[in-house]
Amino acid sequence: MKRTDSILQSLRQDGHRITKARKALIEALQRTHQPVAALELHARLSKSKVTADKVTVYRELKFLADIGVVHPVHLKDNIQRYELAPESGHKHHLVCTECKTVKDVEMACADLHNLERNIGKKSNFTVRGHSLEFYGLCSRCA
Amino acid sequence: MKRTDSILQSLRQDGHRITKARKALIEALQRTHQPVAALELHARLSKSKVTADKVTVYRELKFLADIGVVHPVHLKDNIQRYELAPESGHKHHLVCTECKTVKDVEMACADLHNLERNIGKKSNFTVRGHSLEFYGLCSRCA
DNA sequence: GTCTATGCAAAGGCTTTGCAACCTA
DNA sequence: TAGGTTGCAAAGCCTTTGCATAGAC
Repeated sequence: MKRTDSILQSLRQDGHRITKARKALIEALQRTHQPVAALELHARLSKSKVTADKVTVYRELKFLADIGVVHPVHLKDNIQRYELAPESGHKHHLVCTECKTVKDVEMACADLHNLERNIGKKSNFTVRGHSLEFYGLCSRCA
Repeated sequence: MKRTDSILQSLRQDGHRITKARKALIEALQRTHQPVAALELHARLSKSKVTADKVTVYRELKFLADIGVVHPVHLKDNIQRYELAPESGHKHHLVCTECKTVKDVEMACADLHNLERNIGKKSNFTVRGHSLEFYGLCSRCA
């Protein structure tokens, strides 16, 4: 079953409704392989046949984040972005400071988990998660 | 020589003026051992004898960031914070999701530099820097 | 006196809230 | 039909800009 369909099905099971806007948003998120901001997503939908209000996009993204379908992504420009949650764990990103594109990093968190444990012990802090992004130049901008 | 003084001196050498607001801001930043948002800093100054306009705080922080005296810090709430730049390198943070306090991590970037190199090679991306924060519970909130 | 830095007002950009109308189940 | 969703308008927040004035050197 395709990712979109399984998401829609689980939404339905939880008593949520499958509206045109919701479906279009999830599909758009799936087509995108980068974290997207609400306004970006709204602009993309505007060019397609199924449109949705700006506010709907904000609300839907927040809703999808609440139920874990998308993950919030925070980059240096302080604009809230979201990306479809991966099957397990979470992603890290390579952000090109030149063209602003974002690439996923092929990297397990395993290395970081060790780090987390050590830090937790040393600092007497219960680490629950982390946020890691790399900034630099993509191959085209280098 | 104290940190504040050496900053002020280097500002003076570069032709910048030492105003009451500027001095108070730098001193407040030094007293703070956490990243601070402009409005937070403004509020703190408001309670002291030397006050400064909100806009002045915003402008001054941006200015200090441009010349490298402070470093911008990005947390999950998408509010711009700044902290006094350490003597060398940059800091990582432990953010308590409960009480929102931020603690510095005692950690060299060395481990990450290896990671950066590997990632750069694998992804054909020139890594210039990174952003890493840990989220969890501080000792008081755990 | 010169020119940077400041304060105030206003605007800008992203995001949230309120509420009536709509549409899915 | 009932209640989750949507759209529109308006407000909220953080942040930036413009411009005249104040103040450091």
